[in-house]
Amino acid sequence: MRRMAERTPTFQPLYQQIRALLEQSLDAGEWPPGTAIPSESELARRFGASQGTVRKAISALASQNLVVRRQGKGTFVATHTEEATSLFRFLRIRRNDEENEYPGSRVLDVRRGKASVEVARVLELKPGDPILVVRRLLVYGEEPVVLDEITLPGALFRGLTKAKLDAYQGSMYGFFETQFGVRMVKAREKLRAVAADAGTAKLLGVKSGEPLLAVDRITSTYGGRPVEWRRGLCTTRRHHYFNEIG
Amino acid sequence: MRRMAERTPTFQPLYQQIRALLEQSLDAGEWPPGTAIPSESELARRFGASQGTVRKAISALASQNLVVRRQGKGTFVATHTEEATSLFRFLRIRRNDEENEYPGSRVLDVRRGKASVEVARVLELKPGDPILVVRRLLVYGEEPVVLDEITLPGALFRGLTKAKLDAYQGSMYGFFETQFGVRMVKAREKLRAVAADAGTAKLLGVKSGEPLLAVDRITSTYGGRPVEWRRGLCTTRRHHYFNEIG
DNA sequence: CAGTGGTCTAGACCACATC
DNA sequence: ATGTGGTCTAGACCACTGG
Repeated sequence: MRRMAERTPTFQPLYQQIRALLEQSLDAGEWPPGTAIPSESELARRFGASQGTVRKAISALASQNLVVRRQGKGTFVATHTEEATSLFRFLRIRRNDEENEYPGSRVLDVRRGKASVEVARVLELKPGDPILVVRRLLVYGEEPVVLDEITLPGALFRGLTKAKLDAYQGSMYGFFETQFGVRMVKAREKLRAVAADAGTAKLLGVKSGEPLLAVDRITSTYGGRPVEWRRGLCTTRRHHYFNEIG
Repeated sequence: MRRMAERTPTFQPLYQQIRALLEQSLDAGEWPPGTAIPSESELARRFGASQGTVRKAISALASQNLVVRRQGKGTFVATHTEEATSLFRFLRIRRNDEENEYPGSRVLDVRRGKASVEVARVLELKPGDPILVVRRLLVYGEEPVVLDEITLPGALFRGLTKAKLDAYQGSMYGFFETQFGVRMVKAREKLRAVAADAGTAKLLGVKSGEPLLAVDRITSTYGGRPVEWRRGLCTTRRHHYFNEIG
Protein backbone atom coordinates (compact mmCIF):
# COMPACT_ATOMS: atom_id res chain seq x y z
CA MET A 1 0.00 0.00 0.00
CA ARG A 2 1.71 3.09 -1.22
CA ARG A 3 0.55 6.58 -1.84
CA MET A 4 -0.82 7.17 -5.31
CA ALA A 5 1.39 8.85 -7.82
CA GLU A 6 1.43 12.56 -7.21
CA ARG A 7 -0.60 14.93 -9.35
CA THR A 8 -2.78 12.17 -10.73
CA PRO A 9 -6.16 13.54 -11.59
CA THR A 10 -7.74 10.61 -9.78
CA PHE A 11 -5.89 11.27 -6.54
CA GLN A 12 -7.37 9.38 -3.63
CA PRO A 13 -6.03 9.77 -0.13
CA LEU A 14 -4.46 6.72 1.45
CA TYR A 15 -7.17 6.33 4.07
CA GLN A 16 -9.82 6.21 1.34
CA GLN A 17 -7.92 3.49 -0.47
CA ILE A 18 -7.67 1.54 2.76
CA ARG A 19 -11.37 2.14 3.43
CA ALA A 20 -12.22 0.72 0.01
CA LEU A 21 -10.00 -2.33 0.55
CA LEU A 22 -11.62 -2.98 3.91
CA GLU A 23 -15.07 -2.70 2.35
CA GLN A 24 -14.03 -5.26 -0.25
CA SER A 25 -12.94 -7.58 2.54
CA LEU A 26 -16.31 -7.10 4.24
CA ASP A 27 -18.05 -7.81 0.94
CA ALA A 28 -16.01 -10.96 0.46
CA GLY A 29 -17.05 -12.12 3.92
CA GLU A 30 -13.51 -12.18 5.25
CA TRP A 31 -14.92 -11.19 8.65
CA PRO A 32 -18.55 -12.28 9.07
CA PRO A 33 -21.16 -9.92 10.57
CA GLY A 34 -20.89 -9.67 14.33
CA THR A 35 -17.22 -10.66 14.48
CA ALA A 36 -14.28 -8.38 15.19
CA ILE A 37 -12.02 -7.12 12.46
CA PRO A 38 -8.27 -6.97 13.19
CA SER A 39 -7.09 -4.25 15.55
CA GLU A 40 -6.01 -0.89 14.27
CA SER A 41 -2.36 -1.59 14.97
CA GLU A 42 -2.45 -4.90 13.11
CA LEU A 43 -4.18 -3.35 10.11
CA ALA A 44 -1.61 -0.56 10.19
CA ARG A 45 1.15 -3.15 9.92
CA ARG A 46 -0.73 -5.01 7.19
CA PHE A 47 -1.24 -1.90 5.05
CA GLY A 48 2.09 -0.31 5.86
CA ALA A 49 0.37 2.84 7.08
CA SER A 50 0.29 4.59 10.40
CA GLN A 51 -2.33 3.72 12.97
CA GLY A 52 -3.86 7.18 12.59
CA THR A 53 -4.48 6.64 8.90
CA VAL A 54 -6.07 3.24 9.46
CA ARG A 55 -8.17 4.81 12.19
CA LYS A 56 -9.49 7.34 9.73
CA ALA A 57 -10.39 4.58 7.27
CA ILE A 58 -12.24 2.66 9.97
CA SER A 59 -14.01 5.79 11.14
CA ALA A 60 -15.31 6.25 7.61
CA LEU A 61 -16.63 2.69 7.61
CA ALA A 62 -18.23 3.31 10.99
CA SER A 63 -20.04 6.40 9.72
CA GLN A 64 -21.35 4.25 6.85
CA ASN A 65 -22.69 1.87 9.52
CA LEU A 66 -20.62 -0.94 8.05
CA VAL A 67 -18.73 -1.52 11.30
CA VAL A 68 -19.32 -0.65 14.94
CA ARG A 69 -16.51 0.48 17.21
CA ARG A 70 -16.50 -0.53 20.86
CA GLN A 71 -13.89 1.03 23.06
CA GLY A 72 -11.77 -1.50 24.88
CA LYS A 73 -13.16 -4.40 22.84
CA GLY A 74 -12.52 -3.85 19.18
CA THR A 75 -14.23 -3.00 15.91
CA PHE A 76 -17.06 -5.30 14.84
CA VAL A 77 -18.75 -5.94 11.53
CA ALA A 78 -22.25 -4.47 11.70
CA THR A 79 -25.07 -6.99 11.76
CA HIS A 80 -28.85 -6.96 11.56
CA THR A 81 -29.08 -9.69 14.18
CA GLU A 82 -28.11 -7.48 17.14
CA GLU A 83 -28.10 -3.72 17.55
CA ALA A 84 -31.61 -2.83 18.62
CA THR A 85 -30.61 0.68 17.54
CA SER A 86 -29.71 -0.29 14.01
CA LEU A 87 -32.90 -2.29 13.63
CA PHE A 88 -34.97 0.87 13.59
CA ARG A 89 -32.71 2.26 10.92
CA PHE A 90 -34.45 0.15 8.28
CA LEU A 91 -37.78 -0.17 10.09
CA ARG A 92 -39.40 3.24 9.77
CA ILE A 93 -42.96 2.33 10.75
CA ARG A 94 -43.80 3.04 14.39
CA ARG A 95 -46.86 3.19 16.54
CA ASN A 96 -48.33 6.64 17.05
CA ASP A 97 -47.92 6.33 20.80
CA GLU A 98 -44.18 6.24 20.23
CA GLU A 99 -43.77 2.80 21.67
CA ASN A 100 -40.59 1.04 20.60
CA GLU A 101 -42.44 -2.08 19.65
CA TYR A 102 -41.03 -4.64 17.26
CA PRO A 103 -43.56 -6.00 14.82
CA GLY A 104 -43.90 -9.64 14.01
CA SER A 105 -43.58 -10.93 10.45
CA ARG A 106 -46.18 -13.27 8.97
CA VAL A 107 -45.14 -14.68 5.61
CA LEU A 108 -48.04 -15.17 3.22
CA ASP A 109 -46.29 -16.88 0.34
CA VAL A 110 -43.02 -17.25 -1.58
CA ARG A 111 -43.27 -17.40 -5.34
CA ARG A 112 -40.64 -18.13 -7.95
CA GLY A 113 -40.68 -16.25 -11.21
CA LYS A 114 -38.73 -14.53 -13.94
CA ALA A 115 -37.60 -10.94 -13.95
CA SER A 116 -39.73 -8.58 -15.98
CA VAL A 117 -38.00 -5.78 -17.84
CA GLU A 118 -38.78 -3.45 -14.97
CA VAL A 119 -37.53 -5.82 -12.26
CA ALA A 120 -34.42 -6.48 -14.30
CA ARG A 121 -33.71 -2.79 -14.54
CA VAL A 122 -34.14 -2.19 -10.82
CA LEU A 123 -32.17 -5.22 -9.63
CA GLU A 124 -29.60 -5.00 -12.43
CA LEU A 125 -30.48 -8.44 -13.81
CA LYS A 126 -31.32 -9.64 -17.28
CA PRO A 127 -35.01 -9.96 -18.16
CA GLY A 128 -36.01 -13.56 -17.55
CA ASP A 129 -33.47 -14.15 -14.79
CA PRO A 130 -34.96 -16.07 -11.87
CA ILE A 131 -36.45 -14.03 -9.05
CA LEU A 132 -38.25 -14.69 -5.79
CA VAL A 133 -41.27 -12.76 -4.57
CA VAL A 134 -42.09 -12.87 -0.87
CA ARG A 135 -45.34 -11.44 0.44
CA ARG A 136 -45.63 -10.91 4.14
CA LEU A 137 -47.51 -8.93 6.75
CA LEU A 138 -45.93 -6.87 9.50
CA VAL A 139 -48.03 -7.28 12.60
CA TYR A 140 -47.90 -4.86 15.52
CA GLY A 141 -49.44 -6.51 18.53
CA GLU A 142 -52.32 -8.36 16.91
CA GLU A 143 -52.84 -5.76 14.23
CA PRO A 144 -51.66 -6.21 10.64
CA VAL A 145 -50.17 -2.88 9.54
CA VAL A 146 -47.93 -3.40 6.51
CA LEU A 147 -48.27 -5.65 3.50
CA ASP A 148 -44.84 -6.11 1.92
CA GLU A 149 -44.09 -7.54 -1.49
CA ILE A 150 -40.38 -8.29 -1.64
CA THR A 151 -38.63 -9.10 -4.90
CA LEU A 152 -35.21 -10.76 -4.72
CA PRO A 153 -32.71 -12.03 -7.28
CA GLY A 154 -33.01 -15.81 -7.30
CA ALA A 155 -29.30 -16.32 -7.79
CA LEU A 156 -28.46 -14.81 -4.39
CA PHE A 157 -31.25 -16.50 -2.43
CA ARG A 158 -31.18 -20.01 -3.79
CA GLY A 159 -33.08 -22.34 -1.51
CA LEU A 160 -35.19 -19.71 0.18
CA THR A 161 -38.55 -21.18 1.15
CA LYS A 162 -41.52 -20.10 3.19
CA ALA A 163 -40.72 -22.83 5.70
CA LYS A 164 -37.24 -21.46 6.35
CA LEU A 165 -38.57 -17.94 6.67
CA ASP A 166 -41.21 -19.12 9.13
CA ALA A 167 -38.62 -20.97 11.16
CA TYR A 168 -36.26 -18.04 11.52
CA GLN A 169 -36.49 -15.93 14.65
CA GLY A 170 -35.62 -12.29 14.03
CA SER A 171 -35.76 -9.73 11.29
CA MET A 172 -35.82 -10.61 7.64
CA TYR A 173 -32.53 -8.81 7.04
CA GLY A 174 -31.02 -10.87 9.83
CA PHE A 175 -32.28 -13.94 8.01
CA PHE A 176 -30.78 -12.84 4.70
CA GLU A 177 -27.49 -12.11 6.40
CA THR A 178 -27.08 -15.33 8.34
CA GLN A 179 -28.64 -17.73 5.83
CA PHE A 180 -27.47 -16.25 2.54
CA GLY A 181 -24.56 -14.00 3.41
CA VAL A 182 -26.31 -11.00 1.88
CA ARG A 183 -26.06 -7.95 4.11
CA MET A 184 -28.36 -4.99 3.41
CA VAL A 185 -26.42 -1.79 3.75
CA LYS A 186 -28.30 1.06 2.12
CA ALA A 187 -31.81 1.79 0.90
CA ARG A 188 -33.56 4.41 -1.21
CA GLU A 189 -37.26 4.87 -0.64
CA LYS A 190 -40.09 6.65 -2.42
CA LEU A 191 -43.33 7.25 -0.55
CA ARG A 192 -46.77 7.88 -1.96
CA ALA A 193 -50.34 7.82 -0.76
CA VAL A 194 -52.63 5.36 -2.52
CA ALA A 195 -56.10 3.91 -2.10
CA ALA A 196 -56.37 0.36 -0.79
CA ASP A 197 -57.52 -2.21 -3.32
CA ALA A 198 -59.92 -4.89 -2.18
CA GLY A 199 -57.35 -7.61 -1.58
CA THR A 200 -54.96 -5.40 0.36
CA ALA A 201 -57.80 -3.91 2.37
CA LYS A 202 -58.91 -7.34 3.49
CA LEU A 203 -55.41 -8.35 4.57
CA LEU A 204 -54.89 -5.13 6.52
CA GLY A 205 -58.37 -5.09 7.96
CA VAL A 206 -59.34 -1.73 6.48
CA LYS A 207 -62.05 -0.60 4.11
CA SER A 208 -61.43 -0.78 0.40
CA GLY A 209 -60.35 2.62 -0.90
CA GLU A 210 -58.90 3.70 2.42
CA PRO A 211 -55.68 5.75 2.10
CA LEU A 212 -52.49 3.72 2.51
CA LEU A 213 -48.88 4.72 2.62
CA ALA A 214 -47.01 3.09 -0.27
CA VAL A 215 -43.31 2.66 0.40
CA ASP A 216 -41.09 1.68 -2.53
CA ARG A 217 -37.65 0.58 -1.45
CA ILE A 218 -34.55 -0.46 -3.35
CA THR A 219 -32.02 -1.95 -0.99
CA SER A 220 -28.33 -2.41 -1.73
CA THR A 221 -25.50 -4.42 -0.31
CA TYR A 222 -21.81 -3.52 -0.22
CA GLY A 223 -20.63 -1.54 -3.19
CA GLY A 224 -24.15 -0.25 -3.87
CA ARG A 225 -25.30 -3.39 -5.66
CA PRO A 226 -29.12 -3.57 -5.51
CA VAL A 227 -30.38 -6.85 -4.06
CA GLU A 228 -33.94 -6.16 -2.97
CA TRP A 229 -36.94 -4.38 -4.38
CA ARG A 230 -39.72 -3.92 -1.90
CA ARG A 231 -43.16 -2.39 -2.08
CA GLY A 232 -44.91 -1.89 1.26
CA LEU A 233 -48.52 -0.83 1.76
CA CYS A 234 -49.10 0.55 5.23
CA THR A 235 -52.21 1.61 7.07
CA THR A 236 -51.52 4.74 9.08
CA ARG A 237 -54.50 4.83 11.39
CA ARG A 238 -52.45 4.02 14.45
CA HIS A 239 -48.97 4.06 12.92
CA HIS A 240 -46.74 6.37 10.95
CA TYR A 241 -43.52 6.49 8.97
CA PHE A 242 -40.77 8.23 10.88
CA ASN A 243 -37.94 10.24 9.40
CA GLU A 244 -35.28 12.49 10.80
CA ILE A 245 -33.52 15.19 8.81
CA GLY A 246 -30.24 15.92 10.54
CA MET B 1 -9.94 25.94 27.73
CA ARG B 2 -8.47 23.22 29.85
CA ARG B 3 -9.06 19.53 29.98
CA MET B 4 -11.81 18.50 32.37
CA ALA B 5 -10.82 17.17 35.77
CA GLU B 6 -9.76 13.58 35.43
CA ARG B 7 -12.06 10.75 36.39
CA THR B 8 -15.12 12.99 36.44
CA PRO B 9 -18.19 10.96 35.65
CA THR B 10 -19.23 13.62 33.13
CA PHE B 11 -15.97 13.44 31.23
CA GLN B 12 -16.19 15.13 27.87
CA PRO B 13 -13.30 15.17 25.46
CA LEU B 14 -11.78 18.55 24.72
CA TYR B 15 -12.89 18.54 21.09
CA GLN B 16 -16.49 18.01 22.18
CA GLN B 17 -16.28 20.95 24.54
CA ILE B 18 -14.89 23.08 21.74
CA ARG B 19 -17.59 21.81 19.40
CA ALA B 20 -20.25 22.88 21.90
CA LEU B 21 -18.67 26.32 22.36
CA LEU B 22 -18.54 26.82 18.61
CA GLU B 23 -22.19 25.81 18.29
CA GLN B 24 -23.06 28.38 20.94
CA SER B 25 -21.23 31.01 18.92
CA LEU B 26 -23.16 29.98 15.83
CA ASP B 27 -26.39 30.18 17.81
CA ALA B 28 -25.47 33.63 19.08
CA GLY B 29 -24.92 34.75 15.51
CA GLU B 30 -21.26 35.53 16.05
CA TRP B 31 -20.64 34.45 12.45
CA PRO B 32 -23.72 34.86 10.25
CA PRO B 33 -24.77 32.13 7.81
CA GLY B 34 -22.65 32.13 4.68
CA THR B 35 -19.66 33.80 6.27
CA ALA B 36 -16.37 32.16 7.20
CA ILE B 37 -15.53 31.21 10.76
CA PRO B 38 -11.95 31.83 11.94
CA SER B 39 -9.28 29.50 10.60
CA GLU B 40 -8.33 26.34 12.41
CA SER B 41 -5.02 27.77 13.53
CA GLU B 42 -6.63 30.89 14.95
CA LEU B 43 -9.27 28.91 16.79
CA ALA B 44 -6.52 26.67 18.11
CA ARG B 45 -4.79 29.72 19.57
CA ARG B 46 -8.06 31.05 20.96
CA PHE B 47 -8.93 27.81 22.72
CA GLY B 48 -5.39 26.91 23.69
CA ALA B 49 -5.67 23.56 21.96
CA SER B 50 -3.79 21.99 19.11
CA GLN B 51 -4.94 22.47 15.55
CA GLY B 52 -5.77 18.78 15.31
CA THR B 53 -8.19 19.00 18.21
CA VAL B 54 -9.92 22.05 16.77
CA ARG B 55 -10.09 20.26 13.44
CA LYS B 56 -11.93 17.39 15.09
CA ALA B 57 -14.42 19.80 16.65
CA ILE B 58 -15.06 21.47 13.30
CA SER B 59 -15.41 18.10 11.58
CA ALA B 60 -18.14 17.24 14.05
CA LEU B 61 -19.95 20.48 13.23
CA ALA B 62 -19.55 19.73 9.53
CA SER B 63 -21.13 16.29 9.91
CA GLN B 64 -24.06 18.00 11.66
CA ASN B 65 -24.33 20.22 8.58
CA LEU B 66 -23.83 23.30 10.71
CA VAL B 67 -20.74 24.38 8.77
CA VAL B 68 -19.31 23.60 5.35
CA ARG B 69 -15.59 23.13 4.80
CA ARG B 70 -14.01 24.31 1.57
CA GLN B 71 -10.42 23.40 0.98
CA GLY B 72 -8.22 26.38 0.31
CA LYS B 73 -10.95 28.85 1.25
CA GLY B 74 -12.07 28.25 4.79
CA THR B 75 -14.95 26.94 6.85
CA PHE B 76 -18.32 28.59 6.31
CA VAL B 77 -21.49 28.74 8.34
CA ALA B 78 -24.11 26.65 6.56
CA THR B 79 -26.96 28.59 5.00
CA HIS B 80 -30.26 27.84 3.33
CA THR B 81 -29.70 30.60 0.81
CA GLU B 82 -27.05 28.78 -1.21
CA GLU B 83 -26.12 25.11 -1.35
CA ALA B 84 -28.38 23.62 -3.97
CA THR B 85 -27.41 20.32 -2.36
CA SER B 86 -28.55 21.26 1.11
CA LEU B 87 -31.82 22.61 -0.22
CA PHE B 88 -33.00 19.10 -1.06
CA ARG B 89 -32.13 18.04 2.45
CA PHE B 90 -35.29 19.65 3.80
CA LEU B 91 -37.29 19.42 0.57
CA ARG B 92 -38.21 15.77 0.23
CA ILE B 93 -40.93 16.03 -2.41
CA ARG B 94 -39.74 15.38 -5.96
CA ARG B 95 -41.25 14.74 -9.31
CA ASN B 96 -41.60 11.13 -10.31
CA ASP B 97 -39.47 11.67 -13.38
CA GLU B 98 -36.57 12.46 -11.08
CA GLU B 99 -36.20 15.98 -12.29
CA ASN B 100 -34.35 18.25 -9.89
CA GLU B 101 -36.98 20.90 -10.14
CA TYR B 102 -37.45 23.54 -7.48
CA PRO B 103 -41.05 24.28 -6.65
CA GLY B 104 -42.43 27.76 -6.28
CA SER B 105 -44.13 28.91 -3.11
CA ARG B 106 -47.51 30.64 -3.21
CA VAL B 107 -48.52 32.05 0.16
CA LEU B 108 -52.26 31.86 0.81
CA ASP B 109 -52.48 33.71 4.09
CA VAL B 110 -50.69 34.60 7.32
CA ARG B 111 -52.77 34.52 10.48
CA ARG B 112 -51.93 35.61 14.01
CA GLY B 113 -53.22 33.59 16.93
CA LYS B 114 -52.55 32.15 20.34
CA ALA B 115 -50.91 28.84 21.07
CA SER B 116 -53.27 26.03 21.93
CA VAL B 117 -52.19 23.53 24.53
CA GLU B 118 -51.00 21.23 21.75
CA VAL B 119 -49.06 23.91 19.89
CA ALA B 120 -47.52 25.08 23.14
CA ARG B 121 -46.34 21.57 23.90
CA VAL B 122 -44.79 21.07 20.48
CA LEU B 123 -43.08 24.47 20.25
CA GLU B 124 -42.22 24.61 23.97
CA LEU B 125 -44.30 27.74 24.54
CA LYS B 126 -46.93 28.60 27.11
CA PRO B 127 -50.58 28.17 26.04
CA GLY B 128 -51.80 31.54 24.86
CA ASP B 129 -48.41 32.74 23.65
CA PRO B 130 -48.60 34.49 20.29
CA ILE B 131 -48.13 32.35 17.20
CA LEU B 132 -48.19 32.79 13.45
CA VAL B 133 -49.81 30.39 11.01
CA VAL B 134 -48.73 30.52 7.37
CA ARG B 135 -50.59 28.58 4.72
CA ARG B 136 -48.93 28.17 1.37
CA LEU B 137 -48.91 26.02 -1.71
CA LEU B 138 -45.82 24.43 -3.22
CA VAL B 139 -46.19 24.60 -6.98
CA TYR B 140 -44.18 22.40 -9.34
CA GLY B 141 -44.36 23.86 -12.79
CA GLU B 142 -47.93 25.05 -12.87
CA GLU B 143 -49.21 22.27 -10.67
CA PRO B 144 -50.02 22.75 -6.97
CA VAL B 145 -48.64 19.71 -5.12
CA VAL B 146 -48.29 20.48 -1.41
CA LEU B 147 -50.50 22.49 0.92
CA ASP B 148 -48.43 23.51 3.95
CA GLU B 149 -49.71 24.89 7.22
CA ILE B 150 -46.78 26.32 9.11
CA THR B 151 -47.03 27.30 12.78
CA LEU B 152 -44.33 29.58 14.19
CA PRO B 153 -43.69 31.17 17.59
CA GLY B 154 -44.69 34.82 17.27
CA ALA B 155 -41.84 36.00 19.48
CA LEU B 156 -39.19 34.85 17.00
CA PHE B 157 -40.93 36.06 13.85
CA ARG B 158 -42.20 39.47 14.89
CA GLY B 159 -43.15 41.51 11.86
CA LEU B 160 -43.62 38.60 9.48
CA THR B 161 -46.30 39.46 6.92
CA LYS B 162 -47.64 37.93 3.73
CA ALA B 163 -46.26 40.90 1.82
CA LYS B 164 -42.71 40.24 3.02
CA LEU B 165 -43.02 36.53 2.25
CA ASP B 166 -44.30 37.33 -1.23
CA ALA B 167 -41.44 39.74 -1.82
CA TYR B 168 -38.70 37.30 -0.84
CA GLN B 169 -36.96 35.35 -3.58
CA GLY B 170 -35.84 31.93 -2.41
CA SER B 171 -36.81 29.24 0.03
CA MET B 172 -38.81 29.91 3.16
CA TYR B 173 -35.95 28.74 5.37
CA GLY B 174 -33.68 31.19 3.58
CA PHE B 175 -36.24 33.87 4.37
CA PHE B 176 -36.37 32.91 8.05
CA GLU B 177 -32.60 32.89 8.21
CA THR B 178 -31.91 36.23 6.56
CA GLN B 179 -34.91 38.16 7.87
CA PHE B 180 -35.24 36.78 11.39
CA GLY B 181 -31.90 35.17 12.18
CA VAL B 182 -33.58 31.82 12.79
CA ARG B 183 -31.72 28.98 11.13
CA MET B 184 -33.45 25.61 10.76
CA VAL B 185 -31.01 22.86 11.59
CA LYS B 186 -32.88 19.62 12.23
CA ALA B 187 -36.33 18.18 11.59
CA ARG B 188 -38.35 15.17 12.72
CA GLU B 189 -41.12 14.05 10.44
CA LYS B 190 -44.06 11.67 10.70
CA LEU B 191 -45.80 10.57 7.51
CA ARG B 192 -49.29 9.22 7.09
CA ALA B 193 -51.78 8.67 4.29
CA VAL B 194 -55.05 10.56 4.62
CA ALA B 195 -58.08 11.34 2.48
CA ALA B 196 -58.34 14.84 1.03
CA ASP B 197 -61.05 17.00 2.55
CA ALA B 198 -63.06 19.25 0.24
CA GLY B 199 -61.07 22.43 0.84
CA THR B 200 -57.69 20.81 0.41
CA ALA B 201 -58.86 18.91 -2.65
CA LYS B 202 -59.90 22.13 -4.32
CA LEU B 203 -56.59 23.84 -3.62
CA LEU B 204 -54.58 20.88 -4.90
CA GLY B 205 -56.83 20.22 -7.87
CA VAL B 206 -57.73 16.68 -6.86
CA LYS B 207 -60.98 14.94 -6.06
CA SER B 208 -62.29 15.06 -2.52
CA GLY B 209 -61.35 11.86 -0.70
CA GLU B 210 -58.30 11.26 -2.84
CA PRO B 211 -55.32 9.84 -0.88
CA LEU B 212 -52.79 12.45 0.19
CA LEU B 213 -49.46 12.16 1.91
CA ALA B 214 -49.59 13.96 5.28
CA VAL B 215 -46.18 15.12 6.45
CA ASP B 216 -45.91 16.36 10.04
CA ARG B 217 -42.67 18.15 10.74
CA ILE B 218 -41.16 19.66 13.86
CA THR B 219 -38.13 21.73 12.95
CA SER B 220 -35.45 22.82 15.40
CA THR B 221 -32.72 25.41 15.43
CA TYR B 222 -29.35 25.23 17.20
CA GLY B 223 -29.44 23.35 20.48
CA GLY B 224 -32.51 21.39 19.40
CA ARG B 225 -34.97 24.16 20.25
CA PRO B 226 -38.19 23.63 18.23
CA VAL B 227 -39.16 26.69 16.18
CA GLU B 228 -41.54 25.39 13.54
CA TRP B 229 -44.45 23.01 13.39
CA ARG B 230 -45.51 22.17 9.89
CA ARG B 231 -48.25 20.01 8.43
CA GLY B 232 -48.03 19.33 4.73
CA LEU B 233 -50.62 17.64 2.56
CA CYS B 234 -49.18 16.34 -0.68
CA THR B 235 -50.73 14.81 -3.75
CA THR B 236 -48.57 11.97 -5.01
CA ARG B 237 -49.98 11.41 -8.47
CA ARG B 238 -46.90 12.78 -10.19
CA HIS B 239 -44.66 13.31 -7.14
CA HIS B 240 -43.26 11.37 -4.22
CA TYR B 241 -41.47 11.77 -0.92
CA PHE B 242 -37.86 10.65 -1.14
CA ASN B 243 -35.78 9.15 1.64
CA GLU B 244 -32.40 7.54 1.83
CA ILE B 245 -31.36 5.12 4.55
CA GLY B 246 -27.59 5.10 4.73
C1' DC C 1 -2.38 -6.83 33.80
C1' DA C 2 -2.44 -6.44 28.58
C1' DG C 3 -5.00 -5.12 24.66
C1' DT C 4 -8.42 -2.40 22.52
C1' DG C 5 -10.19 1.95 20.79
C1' DG C 6 -10.18 7.30 22.05
C1' DT C 7 -7.85 11.69 22.74
C1' DC C 8 -4.32 15.08 22.12
C1' DT C 9 -0.18 16.90 20.46
C1' DA C 10 3.50 18.58 17.11
C1' DG C 11 5.28 18.71 12.83
C1' DA C 12 5.81 17.87 7.86
C1' DC C 13 3.90 18.02 3.67
C1' DC C 14 -0.03 18.15 0.00
C1' DA C 15 -4.08 20.23 -2.47
C1' DC C 16 -6.56 24.18 -3.45
C1' DA C 17 -7.80 29.13 -3.84
C1' DT C 18 -6.46 33.73 -4.15
C1' DC C 19 -3.59 37.46 -4.90
C1' DA D 1 3.74 33.74 -2.37
C1' DT D 2 0.52 33.11 1.20
C1' DG D 3 -3.18 31.19 3.66
C1' DT D 4 -6.69 27.82 3.88
C1' DG D 5 -8.20 23.11 4.80
C1' DG D 6 -6.57 17.92 4.00
C1' DT D 7 -3.40 14.08 4.73
C1' DC D 8 -0.03 11.43 7.13
C1' DT D 9 3.04 10.33 10.71
C1' DA D 10 4.88 9.24 15.46
C1' DG D 11 4.35 9.22 20.07
C1' DA D 12 2.26 9.90 24.63
C1' DC D 13 -1.37 9.18 27.39
C1' DC D 14 -6.47 8.16 28.67
C1' DA D 15 -10.73 5.20 28.98
C1' DC D 16 -12.66 0.88 28.76
C1' DT D 17 -12.84 -4.32 28.70
C1' DG D 18 -11.68 -8.65 30.18
C1' DG D 19 -8.64 -12.18 31.87
